[in-house]
Amino acid sequence: MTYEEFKEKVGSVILTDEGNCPVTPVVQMLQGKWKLQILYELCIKSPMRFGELKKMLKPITNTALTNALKELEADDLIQRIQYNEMPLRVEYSLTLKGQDLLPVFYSIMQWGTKYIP
Amino acid sequence: MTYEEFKEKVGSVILTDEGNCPVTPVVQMLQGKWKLQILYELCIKSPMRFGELKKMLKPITNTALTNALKELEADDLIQRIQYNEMPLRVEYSLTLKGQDLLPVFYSIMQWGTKYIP
DNA sequence: CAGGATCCTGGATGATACTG
DNA sequence: CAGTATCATCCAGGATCCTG
Repeated sequence: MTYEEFKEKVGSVILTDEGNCPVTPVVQMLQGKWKLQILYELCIKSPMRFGELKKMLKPITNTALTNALKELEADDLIQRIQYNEMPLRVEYSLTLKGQDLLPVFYSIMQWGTKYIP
Repeated sequence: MTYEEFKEKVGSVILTDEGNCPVTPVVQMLQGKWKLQILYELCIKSPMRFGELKKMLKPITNTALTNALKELEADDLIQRIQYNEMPLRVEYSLTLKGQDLLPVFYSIMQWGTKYIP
């Protein structure tokens, strides 16, 4: 997409939104040290258990993982299912809304592979 | 793009990268309270002067704007040109690397308009 | 096993005043 | 006009210990 094409497609949306563009909240939703990596793990394998995620993301702490998962769930990007067995089992997976982020990740990845050494 | 298509396209890249996926650094590059909005302003109008940006992003402070611009310049997303006139004039514009983010913004925007009320 | 409860710190951000 | 310098603030994130 060229600069001019972008302005045609997107410019009016942004301009009429008076600073509240539809991009900012998305990036804010992905902010945080671990959220992206969690989403990635769930892209690769789903569902995953708490301990499984912790192992993949080590050296993450319990607190950090718990908080990130809560926020992702609050944004409806992931789903938490608890099985009341013994021992306790909890599984996390992407929601449809979360899976719809895949094209976004893909376009970011293309930019990244072009510009990041 | 479906979940399975993504895994085919992207999965191997991520898996072989052992946690250092090419997406994380991009999002980190866009983190910060003002960076996205600055890039947006420069998408709409370019070049822009310091005071002009400050007016658009008000209530931003001098410090915040200066820092964000410096970081964006360090990442080679924007270009700073100083004209030693009186009064001083400085103009900011997107680099080619910065303009290449437009498809990314566009895909994020599509997701955002679908899911953000 | 999967978290919860506390305490704490550093880096990001803001406020204010000043300058080439 | 386009910043810099300095100080104050605030909260995401980490460390540690505890529990249904």
